[in-house]
Amino acid sequence: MPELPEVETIRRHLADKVTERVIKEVDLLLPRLIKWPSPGEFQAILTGKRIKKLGRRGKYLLFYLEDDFVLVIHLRMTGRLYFIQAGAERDKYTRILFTFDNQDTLQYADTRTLGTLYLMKERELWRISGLQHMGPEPLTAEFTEAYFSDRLKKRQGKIKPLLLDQTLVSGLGNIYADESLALAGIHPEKSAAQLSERECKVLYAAVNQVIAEGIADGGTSFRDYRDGNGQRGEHQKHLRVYGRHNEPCCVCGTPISKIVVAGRGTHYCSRCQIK
DNA sequence: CGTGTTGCCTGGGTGC
DNA sequence: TGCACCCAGGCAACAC
Repeated sequence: MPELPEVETIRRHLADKVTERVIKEVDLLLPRLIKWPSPGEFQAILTGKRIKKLGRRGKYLLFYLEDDFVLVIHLRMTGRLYFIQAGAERDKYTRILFTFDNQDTLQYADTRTLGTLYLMKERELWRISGLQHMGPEPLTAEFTEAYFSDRLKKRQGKIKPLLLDQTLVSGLGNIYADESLALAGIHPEKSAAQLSERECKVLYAAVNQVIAEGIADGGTSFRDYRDGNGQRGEHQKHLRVYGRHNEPCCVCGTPISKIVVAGRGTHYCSRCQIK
């Protein structure tokens, strides 16, 4: 599941390869992934456009193009982006294919086809509601401890689903939400409104830390991803609880529990993380 | 408006 | 071996 650290890693790996390249051809092997505008317009507008810059907001990847256009890609669950040099083999699940002027390609592959692509003028980005309502990014000046504590206090319900709410803080998915709570020593089902000031503070720091660690490790979950240098994520070696059901907690040795919270598989240590 | 639930989508795993 | 079923989870759409 590509979350903020994975999308940021992909952005960094692709930036050098696609910046200043001209998109010569666009193949829509699965046109329904194009959410805006129509697939035909998407193809027509993109063809011949030069990529100027790569950006990211939350889990959205933003390709800034000539003429103020932006190509927006959300990988959702199984989306992958590969830069493939001319002649190299393509992914079995390639859905959208961008070909550059010397036959190098950028391939959007997606097993479960839940990903979404958009193309619009920069000033029209508000049309994407996920972008419009997105909360502040971890590790930025906008994401302050005061803001985080204040928002948590005003919310009903369990803390875990709130960490997944992109309007509260952007970029966390199931992995980094579980990891944040583990680092903070907070039970995923603890009521957000009942978090103490100190717990809010510790959780705030934990969110920033796990995101920073994820980025530093080049991400976790895009196991199939390779950039031109063959680099891949390392963070799965450092996960505290996610995917470690029944394995010992790295702090106290208690087997990691797995439960369902708000419909999501949730991993935690029943000894270190208390309600 | 906040909160909870459902559907989208496919490969891989499980139990019979 | 085949088959039905379930799970993975980000987000939009929907119900209340």
